[in-house]
Amino acid sequence: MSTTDEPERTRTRVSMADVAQHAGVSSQTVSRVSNGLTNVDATTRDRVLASMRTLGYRPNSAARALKSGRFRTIGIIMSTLETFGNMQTLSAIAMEAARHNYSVTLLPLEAPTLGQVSGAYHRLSEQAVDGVIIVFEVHRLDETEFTLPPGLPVVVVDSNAGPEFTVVDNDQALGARQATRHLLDLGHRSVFHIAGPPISFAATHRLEAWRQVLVEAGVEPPEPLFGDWTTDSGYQHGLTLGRRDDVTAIFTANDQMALGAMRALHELGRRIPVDVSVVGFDDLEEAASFWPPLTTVHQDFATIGRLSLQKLLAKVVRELAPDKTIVPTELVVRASTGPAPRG
Amino acid sequence: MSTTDEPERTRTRVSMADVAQHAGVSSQTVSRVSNGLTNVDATTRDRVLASMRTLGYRPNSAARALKSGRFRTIGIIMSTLETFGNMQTLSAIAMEAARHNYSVTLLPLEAPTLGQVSGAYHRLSEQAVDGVIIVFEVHRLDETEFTLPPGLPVVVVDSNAGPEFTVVDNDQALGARQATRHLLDLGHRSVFHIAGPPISFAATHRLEAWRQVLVEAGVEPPEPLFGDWTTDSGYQHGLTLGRRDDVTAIFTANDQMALGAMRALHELGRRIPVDVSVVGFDDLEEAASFWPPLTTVHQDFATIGRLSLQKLLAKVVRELAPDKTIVPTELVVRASTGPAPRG
DNA sequence: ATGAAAGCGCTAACAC
DNA sequence: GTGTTAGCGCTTTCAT
Repeated sequence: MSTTDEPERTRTRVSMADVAQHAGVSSQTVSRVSNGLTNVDATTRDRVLASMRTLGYRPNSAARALKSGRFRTIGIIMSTLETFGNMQTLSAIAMEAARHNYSVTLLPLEAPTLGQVSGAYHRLSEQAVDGVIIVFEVHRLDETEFTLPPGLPVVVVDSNAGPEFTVVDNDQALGARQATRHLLDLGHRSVFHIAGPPISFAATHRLEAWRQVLVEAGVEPPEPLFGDWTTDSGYQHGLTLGRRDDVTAIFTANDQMALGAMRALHELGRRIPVDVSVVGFDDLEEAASFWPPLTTVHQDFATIGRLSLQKLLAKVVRELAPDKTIVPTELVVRASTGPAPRG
Repeated sequence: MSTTDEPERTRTRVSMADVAQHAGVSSQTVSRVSNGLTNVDATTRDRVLASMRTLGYRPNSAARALKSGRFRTIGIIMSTLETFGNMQTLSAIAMEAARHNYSVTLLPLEAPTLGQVSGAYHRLSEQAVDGVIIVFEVHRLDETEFTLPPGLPVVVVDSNAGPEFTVVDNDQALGARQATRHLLDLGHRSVFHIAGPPISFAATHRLEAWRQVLVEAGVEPPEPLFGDWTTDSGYQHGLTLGRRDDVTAIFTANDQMALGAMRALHELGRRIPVDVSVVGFDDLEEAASFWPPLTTVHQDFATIGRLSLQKLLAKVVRELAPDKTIVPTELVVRASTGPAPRG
């Protein structure tokens, strides 16, 4: 009875030595050719290249990494891939990494808890990575006793990480201010808010900014309604708000909840934007085709991803003091907002 | 003048030898402890564990891989991360991989061409991966002289790869049949189709199945309209179809085009589903909150991802004949479809 | 139960 | 321009 649960697969790897023997040179020469060094005779080079092709030689990255101490790979810890923002960010990171000749190793989390992040970080630190980007949408990453063991450069995206972390994030507060002011400028007496879950750092920041703008405008902020980012929670709260005549402007903390709220308003027979204006947050690809096309806050995830990778690579190369990079948002005005109804 | 563009970063790695010295044992003993082997004295083990913790030891996966020839990592080549299906699939693959203690290395493509796939495969085969999953939505992956050099086990997802590939895919034809039959069963005389781009294998399969169902029902299939998956193309074609009185049922090849088409119908004042019924394909998370909630074909990307990883891992372990796994789809009936208007 | 030696595939350093 | 030597950190014999 064998203890191996994985029976042998004889996938004979061609080594540098094999190529060397086949070409009748030393393995050092093969190495030189493989690395494109110039000090090799053209004839020799061709012979080696031919042998490589014949034998189907592929360099062994493990051996290379063992030598160099560099893996040219970075790890990404992400709470979930299934949100628009995370996917956009991931895509941008991966593209930028490829541009720098780095690979990306992905560690999804089973649950969005700090313990999971720690665990993933540990697994990753035993992995072949030179640095880690953590994309973790949660309130106060620094709150608990959460610390990462040193050793790997880390960049945190989209989270309220403490000053010991290098952070890249969207300007959540700016976006919420843009949305709220837009509605106020349209003449609405007040702006109601369907917020994200309190555990979310982004949601909290948006909520605070919304409140602040109202206060500055001399408006008593109404009670916010807390959703969970889903269309369904937007629908439920939309039903509640839509039944009130004094509600003429709604700012939702993301586009999905805006979609749900608009559906509720449709069902209640309230016209958008004639009776009620709605502003979202995210600028989903579909938002421009919602009915009506949604006015929303555009987040620049492409830039977030690109910058976070560049920051990380800089840290991989040399020690760097932690800093915070905030990427501005932009209000995209479409058809779901309009002047306040005459009352 | 140095040729190093990356100045040294002295991130002193603690090696097994360091731990051994610190604990006063040989490095083999450390290795045994690190691998959880049983033949180590409890006292020794504790001492080694303590030293590991003190020194902050982390095993070097490159050295391990060099020895074992296994990386416990699989590569994923994906044309784009920015579609619902790809993201869902990726997420499922990554989760399943983690469950098997495998990491996932991601290779995004700059453009969805076969050349890019080949290039990515080559880069990957020099990478530290044990196998590759290719998620490539294109017509006939086997059409051109496209072949992958041998060496790495490969599973192809969502593509019409040739018989030499192991394939996992949704049952595109089944989904399209379900959609078309549903509309016919509702009494509609004919079903119009907004198709995906002809280059897409999935789009072509859906188109063929739609056509076949109509023919079987004795209905002359109208000219299909070809979109490019975007809401905007759905909107344009929706405008065209919505202006025709004889159009009472539309089947779109994805949900985004359905969304665009519905927006066009709204603008034209045609009621959904009273005047026109619409069926999509994909079952986006938001589809249930479209206005009206969209009847659509649900694809099981979670299963696709899980199965493709399992297939791949099986191939990593031992040579396996290529086969094809087809995952069924399911029609989700919501509010965008209804009986044909009396004519 | 523990240690010594060899070697995985590659490259840096140094001959010639 | 090319070969030789050594060693990266680990695991697999084989001793003890």
